[in-house]
Amino acid sequence: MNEELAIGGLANAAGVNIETIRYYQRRGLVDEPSKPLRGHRRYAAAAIKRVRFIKRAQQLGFTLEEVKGLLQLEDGQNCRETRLLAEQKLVVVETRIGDLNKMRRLLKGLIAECANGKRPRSCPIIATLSADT
Amino acid sequence: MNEELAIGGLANAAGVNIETIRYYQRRGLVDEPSKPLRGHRRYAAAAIKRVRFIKRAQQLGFTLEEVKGLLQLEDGQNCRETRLLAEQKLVVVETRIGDLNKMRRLLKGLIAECANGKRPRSCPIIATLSADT
DNA sequence: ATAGACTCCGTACCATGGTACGGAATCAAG
DNA sequence: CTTGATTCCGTACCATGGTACGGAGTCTAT
Repeated sequence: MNEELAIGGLANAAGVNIETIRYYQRRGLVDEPSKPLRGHRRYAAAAIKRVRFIKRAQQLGFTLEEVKGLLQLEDGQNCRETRLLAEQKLVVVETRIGDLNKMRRLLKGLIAECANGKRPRSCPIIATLSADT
Repeated sequence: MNEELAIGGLANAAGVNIETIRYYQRRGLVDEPSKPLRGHRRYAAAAIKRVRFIKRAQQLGFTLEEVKGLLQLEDGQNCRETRLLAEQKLVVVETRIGDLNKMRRLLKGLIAECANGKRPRSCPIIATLSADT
């Protein structure tokens, strides 16, 4: 057994459809190993993590284009560019964390109220995330 | 000037397209005021916040169906149901916060490395979000 | 060397979350 | 009461992120 997988094995290990792998290749998020003269393409084990990363980042609200940007941090060589990109992404990530924390506090408060038998008269969930900016 | 808006005013205030409002109505996320016998529908000012909430929650990775669930917390009357729903959403939110925090630490580390002139030899961004579970 | 499984590749189709369009009704200002 | 802007409503279209399909090639085990 070696470290290399066929596309089906990769898809399986990463928990996605084979077609999803192909799609990511077309979109440039995962690179397509060159096809040997005879036989099928082989993927390094590291590709599994890459695919899983893509899926998780998507769940955090990043589009595939944005995920592509994040992946450039991993792939990138240039320090200056990498730093700029990282700084931009950091702002986005921190805003998102802030918003989720607001939502979290709200949910906890709401659960506590209910637990006390108080009916949650007004649930100001909307107030937590409806700021102007 | 009263508190009521026509659909265009609502869309404008919430920063979305008019058609988006209509779409949310169709999906049941915003309710459609009844149409007066003569004249156009009027929206309460509170609808602005509701629409903004929807947009922000989407950016946090919730689908419209999930946002609909969150909005039931605001709308809901039943304490038991509300609490269960809130508990479920809390788990999701906390997981998401955890993932974003990992990403945040990584980005900060990366920026610091670059700032020190060290070229970021290996950026393990993928490692931060590629866990099995 | 042959069966059954998997890969390859192009193309078609799908769900979600909108956006655009167009004709009729209504409003609001002058 | 006319004009220009909005609303209304149905229907069509669009981008993103996949999924499905099908025929030909390849692999693997027996």
